[in-house]
Parts: sequence; structure tokens; C-alpha cells
Amino acid sequence: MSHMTNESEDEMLSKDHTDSPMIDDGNVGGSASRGIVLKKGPWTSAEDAILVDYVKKHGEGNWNAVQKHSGLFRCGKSCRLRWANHLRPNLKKGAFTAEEERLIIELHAKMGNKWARMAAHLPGRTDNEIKNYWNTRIKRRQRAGLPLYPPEVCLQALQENQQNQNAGGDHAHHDQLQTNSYEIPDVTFDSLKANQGFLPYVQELPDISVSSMLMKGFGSSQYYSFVPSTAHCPKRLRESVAPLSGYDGSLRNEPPPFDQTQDDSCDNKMSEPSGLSFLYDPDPITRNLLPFGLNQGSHPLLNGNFSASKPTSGAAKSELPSLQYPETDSGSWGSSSPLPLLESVDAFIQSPQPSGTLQSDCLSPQNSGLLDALIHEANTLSSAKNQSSDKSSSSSTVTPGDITDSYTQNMCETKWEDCGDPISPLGNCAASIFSECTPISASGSSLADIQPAATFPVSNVKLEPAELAWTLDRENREISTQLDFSRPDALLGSCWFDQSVAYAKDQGITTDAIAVLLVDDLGSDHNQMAAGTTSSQGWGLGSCAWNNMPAVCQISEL
DNA sequence: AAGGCGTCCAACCGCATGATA
DNA sequence: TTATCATGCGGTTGGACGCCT
Repeated sequence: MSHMTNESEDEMLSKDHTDSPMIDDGNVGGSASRGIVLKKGPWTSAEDAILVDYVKKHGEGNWNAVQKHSGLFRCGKSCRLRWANHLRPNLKKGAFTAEEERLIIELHAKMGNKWARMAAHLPGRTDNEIKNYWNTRIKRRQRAGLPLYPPEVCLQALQENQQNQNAGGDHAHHDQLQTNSYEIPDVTFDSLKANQGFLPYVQELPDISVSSMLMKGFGSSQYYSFVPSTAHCPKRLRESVAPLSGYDGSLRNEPPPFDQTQDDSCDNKMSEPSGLSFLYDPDPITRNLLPFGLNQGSHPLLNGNFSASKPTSGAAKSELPSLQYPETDSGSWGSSSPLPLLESVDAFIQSPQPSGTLQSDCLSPQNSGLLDALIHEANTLSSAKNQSSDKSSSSSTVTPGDITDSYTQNMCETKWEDCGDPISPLGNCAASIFSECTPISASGSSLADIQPAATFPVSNVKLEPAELAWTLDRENREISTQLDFSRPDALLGSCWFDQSVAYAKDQGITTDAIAVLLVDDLGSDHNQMAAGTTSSQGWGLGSCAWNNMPAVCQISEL
């Protein structure tokens, strides 16, 4: 489309901008409205002047009247946009300041792609500006294979989330659930609770993980490619919508994480888990352990059907959720799962992370930030991994490291291909999660040997100085922390993993033994996958996490 | 100098929501 | 209750521009 020059159009408009229909000059595309061809394309200074003048006289709003009465041959939407983004007073122009950038990152961590809401926190900035900034930033960081959120942002989000939790807010969650007819059978929880008496590690399961996964996991339907359209939730719920972030008080009060739960509840487009079945884990105990009775495959990261790159069915559009820090009630986690620390946040960002916190984060629809980071990071890392892991996939002798390697690869090659989206960000994400996070290397099965994700040789990503610092800093982490942030499966189920490890430690079982078992279990999963013994639907990344549990259980019963 | 390529950003488009007739 | 309109939001597009080869 060629554009009318400012000069020529300025001249034309300056002559008369009264109620005479403008005849499209043919230079600019336009659409007919009431027989008038409305202009499209870049605004000229003359048009701006007309619009400004009109708004001064009549105020904002009633934008369609602008076209009728001012002689501007622009549709109302165009006028509104032009005014809002360029002409209204107090608009800040120019590059974002460091403070604004920090705020954007922070807000995005909380809100996800809620540009308008973010703009409300940035006086003088428009949603469009912020959106453009973020998109370019994403692309840049994506290319660089870097995490989107600096640790301090995650930490702050975490703290705010805790504050919000303390403020309460469970009631509306339940309401929302009911409104959406998302019912979680009591029997599911009964099973879980029953297992708490049977399985020592279940006993320590924090309510929080269940409820948070309920809420956030259910709420993450926008990541489900298989979300039934019947589970429709309007694309956007406005501020009037009751928040949805926790299941219900019967399990635990779940205050809404951050403020966005108020109006982003439909970002929590809850998916109806019905119709999904437990597809791979033959262990009934493990099944029962699955949180909230959800089928494993219902987690976006747990099944290969999720694709952030392809449209989901119905209204389950892939609206990124915001980063959400889960229930961080330290008391509920017991001694083995302390509150995430700052360094944890580092790892949290740098690599997909496991703790119960992340677990719910990943499940959360409001987690766009983190999931974004995971996806982007994963894309880069997984491509690097794919290049370097060709040989591992063909190896018949598998070391633990190889297992995870080929496991990862098979994850990609089987599950993501199944869903017809081989380049699905999540597919890559899952792959990279494993490649990056699986700490159990051939050189040592001890959990203490876990290397920081960024030290993996497969990653040839250049790190910015600050980010490199985070990475290096993690080398000094305690084993438990490394566990938290390097277990691939921990990404989804590590709260239980942590609990289990802690329990095993209490029982005098070495972490090495646990690691070996887990590796074996991983290998088992891997073999299952490679052998195609699992259904093509509904399972994936999280499988090892859940399967790990029985392994630990066995340890505890030794 | 010219072409390719990537980035930035203004603007458009489709959809959802709320108000009102 | 339904239809229509106005508005707002988020995703996407496409042109301008700069850099590189």
C-alpha cells in the first residue's frame, strides 16, 4: 500500500474538513462507511490537528462522531487509537527509561500480556507502546536464549504474591469455579487424602500444592490445545469478574495471586479435564497421587498436546498467563521445602524449576511470564540440544545422562510430533527443560553433582553479564536448591519430589540412591515413550515427575 | 551503491464487553 | 430479551529505517 504524502494530504485536508465526503485518493486504502470511503494508513499532521481540535471541543469519546462532524475520514476506532496513542496530552515519547523497563518487566511478570493494565501503571505510556516494547524484547531475548525475567523481578512478584495471599480472597475463586462448572470430584481428594495415610511422603503434601495446582492447573487451559470448546470462557473477563485462582476452601484457602486474578480470571480459562484419561502410569497409587484427580495429561506441560504456537480450540486462546508465585506458605511445606529464596528465584528463572512453587506456576494461566521464559529459553536451548544430541539418540548404551538426553529427544520426536506441532514452543520447552535441567549426568548420579543448568555444554547461548552472574552464582547452591531447580520433572512435580527426597533423607537414604532410582525411573519412562507404549495423547513432561513418586515411595519402604 | 535482512512501531483487525434502544 | 452501537483490548501486519554484506 502506498501512502499519501503528508504534504499532499495536509493540503487537501486543510482546505476543508467539514462534512464533505472524502473521495478516496486511491493512495491510501480505505473502507466504505455510509458511502464514505474511510482513510487508512498513517495519519497526517493535518488529520492530527483535526482530531485534536475535535477532542478539545467535544472531549474524548463518541469517536464515530469525529468522522461525521470533523471531516476526518477515519473510522472511530482509528481516531480513538490515534488519540490515545499519539495525540492525547501527557503522553511520554521516546525510549523507555530504565525504571519504566523494570516496571514493565515486573508488571508483565504479574499480569502477562495485559498491556492496557500495564499501561495504567506507566503514566504517559500506551498499551501499544508497551506491547511493542515487550514483543521486541521477547524476540531479542528469545534469540539470545535468555530468561525474560530477572531474578529480582521474580522475587518481588513472589513477595507480592505472598502478600496477596495473606490478604485472602478465596471466596471468589470458588464462586468462579462453580460458575464455570468446573467440578472436582470429592473422591479425587479423598483418594489423595487416603494416600496420605498410606504413603509417607503424601502425608506431607502441602495442601497448597493441591489447591494451587487445582486452581492454576485447571486454570491453564489456554495452554491446552485440546481444551473442549464447551469449557469456554470468554476471552477476557473484565474487572467485574470474580477471581479465580484457588479451588475452594474445602482444601485450602487460596487467595488470588497478584491482583490480576481479579480480572484475568479468564485467563485462567479453565479447562475441563473431562474426557482426558490417565494414559501412561499403570500404577494406581500414582494415579491417586495425581493432584486433584486431574488427569495427568491435563497439564499443559504434562502433555504433548500443548502448543503455545498453535491455536487452541474454542476460546482457549493462548493468552499468556502471568508469572505467579504460588502459595508460599512455608509452614505448609515442611522443612524440606522452604520458601523460595532469592537464589532459588535465580534458578527459577534460569531453568525451569521444580519446586511446588514452580509447579503451580507452570500450571498457572497467569504465569505467562514464567512460561514465556521457559518457552523462549527452551526454544534456544533445545535447538542447541538437538544439534548436539544426535548421537545420543542412537546410542544403545544409555548412561543416566544419555537417558535423559534421549528421553528429551524422544519427548520431542514423539509427543510433539503427535500433536502435529513439531516446533511447538512447549515441545521445545519440554525438551530443553530436560536438557537443561536434568542434572543427573553420566559423570555422577549424585544429586550433589548436579550442575547448574547454564553450565551444560549444550548451551552455547551467550549470557549477558548480569545473567551470567546469576548462573555462576547458582554453583554455590545447596543440594536441595539444586534439586529444586535442576530436576526436569521437578518443574511440575518437584514439590513432591522435594518432599520425597527429604523424607528419604530422614530415613537415611542417600540422595545418590534416590537419584539412581529416579534415573531408572526416567529411563523407564523414556523406554516407554520410545517404545510407543504410551498413548499418543495426554502425557509428556510431567510423567517422570509422577512416576518418580512411587520410586521414592519404594525407597521409603525399604 | 544496491540488495538483503532485522528491528521498530504505527496502525489495523477481530473479538469481547457494556450500554442502550 | 434481543439487537445494535460504542468502546476497549490484544494480536498481527506492514512500512520505514538502519545495518550489514
